[in-house]
Amino acid sequence: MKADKSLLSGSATLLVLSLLSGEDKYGYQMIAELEAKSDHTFSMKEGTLYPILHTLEKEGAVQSYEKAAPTGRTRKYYHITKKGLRLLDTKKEEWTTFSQAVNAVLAGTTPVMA
Amino acid sequence: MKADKSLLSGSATLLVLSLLSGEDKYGYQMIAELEAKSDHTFSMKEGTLYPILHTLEKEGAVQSYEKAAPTGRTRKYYHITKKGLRLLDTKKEEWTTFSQAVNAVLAGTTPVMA
DNA sequence: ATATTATACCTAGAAACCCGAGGTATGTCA
DNA sequence: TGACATACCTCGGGTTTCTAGGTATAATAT
Repeated sequence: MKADKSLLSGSATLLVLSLLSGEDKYGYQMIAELEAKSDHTFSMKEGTLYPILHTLEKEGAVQSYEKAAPTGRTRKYYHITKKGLRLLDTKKEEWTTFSQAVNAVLAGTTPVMA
Repeated sequence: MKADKSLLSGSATLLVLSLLSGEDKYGYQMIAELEAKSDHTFSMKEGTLYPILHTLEKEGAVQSYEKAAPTGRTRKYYHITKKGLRLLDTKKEEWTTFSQAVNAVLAGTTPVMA
């Protein structure tokens, strides 16, 4: 985590749901994609991701199923449900509101000198 | 807090430093200004703000002094130091990196339908 | 006069969130 | 066959914020 790790707070679930909205994915893959898509800003830890996935499954936001990889290994894929998609929409709007509010406060500050 | 409260995580210090970069302020005032500037998205609690101010003072990022209000009441004002301004710059850049990374991940998602 | 409300500061304990560090197991490659 | 990458998992602890209280003064209402 390059950025202050605590900045991740509260957005981990949003990021996971976002990743799953495109296609079903398995845990290890999500970590790699997050790292790539965020240009290495996010390195979500396994100790963070797996509990989130289990919680989402308990809530009915995702469903898991096992599937063999081409290599023969078994992977656990996660599929986002309709409920999960609604949750994603909610969390996206929360994120938008939140980030705009932060930017509004920062706008009253001396500009960042690059 | 309208937005998911956990989204506030990690940014509280940034917001406080940002408020103080304009002029010296006292605690109660900061809470009111945050609420106003963020259009009621942030309602920072006293139990959150005061410990943050005390920590920042211990770190030398702010300095406090007492001053009587026109009413006669004593208020505790906080002044941001050079060290605090440097911290603010750092945290602003972290915020920018972070929010851009979140947006990059969200960009790969089905758009939010308003 | 006096009760209530707003202002203004503070802290202790609990809750939420994430990470570090470990564990287990399988497939690949030297 | 030993090392490494893949792939899953959990427990304990640290950090951060909130809840819920406390104290005190000034203004306002009764």
